Amino acid sequence: MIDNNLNLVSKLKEFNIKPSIQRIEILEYLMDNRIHPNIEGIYSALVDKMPTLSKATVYNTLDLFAKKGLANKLYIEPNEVRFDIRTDVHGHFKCEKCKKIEDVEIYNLDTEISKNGYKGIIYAEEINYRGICEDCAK
Amino acid sequence: MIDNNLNLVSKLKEFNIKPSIQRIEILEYLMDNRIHPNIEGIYSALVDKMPTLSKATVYNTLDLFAKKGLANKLYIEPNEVRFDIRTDVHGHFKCEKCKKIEDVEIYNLDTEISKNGYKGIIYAEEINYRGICEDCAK
DNA sequence: TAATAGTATTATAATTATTCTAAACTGAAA
DNA sequence: TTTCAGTTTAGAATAATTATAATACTATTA
Repeated sequence: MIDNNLNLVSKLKEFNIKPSIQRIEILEYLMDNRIHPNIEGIYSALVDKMPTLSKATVYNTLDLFAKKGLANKLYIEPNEVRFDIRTDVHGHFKCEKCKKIEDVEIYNLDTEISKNGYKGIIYAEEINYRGICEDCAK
Repeated sequence: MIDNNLNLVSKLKEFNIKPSIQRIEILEYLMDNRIHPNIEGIYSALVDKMPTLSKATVYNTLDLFAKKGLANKLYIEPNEVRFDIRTDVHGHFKCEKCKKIEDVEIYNLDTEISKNGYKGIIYAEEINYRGICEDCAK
């Protein structure tokens, strides 16, 4: 427990984020639950443990994580942002039936931009698939 | 004009869409303005010409176009859907500064899914880049 | 310990995209 | 003309997000 918390704290510090208890708990939730949760999911998972937690804090914290590069925002769904603590390059598959979002490995990105380089600045690249997953398709 | 309208009508019919005047006008706007507009953009561009046009109609029409495969929904921005009349496989680059969305050619998609096939069903795939475009980066 | 400055958190209001609903309209067929 | 399914409309309702302003916390210094 203490060990684990130390890890979380040093992870936050590594990204220049001041380790408040809310930030530690939110980070822990993201690390332990690789389900690309939305704000509501994070909030409702933690509010029992921290009854005074505010949704605004969840918004602020996730925006901060994203700005510092500790988490990514996923725009795979209309009208809500999801969050991913895994920040290496990978894609996602969203099942329209069970709503689950799975990771998809990307081996090589073969586009105009990746081939010829790009004179502007690229912050993020996202590959999203949408459909019905194997389980639901049966 | 008449010729052009006939083209639009037959395009709609080709996709099994009943050609109401609203649908014709919206299709024409999408064909003539390849800027990946959002609902607001489409609505405000057409409301002068059709003063009774309702935003609900724009929503309904674009949902219908997307369902019938005549247009694609783009989830490149948080909190709003954009529409693309170009339906062949291609990606997008969104400039965070000037807000412009450019098309990006995709030559080959090299992912777990494209390599090994997928046992489920894939409706859509989307490649999005976000950053600062060449012009704004100067 | 007390004061203070800076940061983080909170509750609430405001905003905005989208969906819902019920009524009105349209055009084709009976 | 009447009917009927499909379409459009206006406005209300919903839900995610953002903005704001007040409060609480934390670390440092006097």
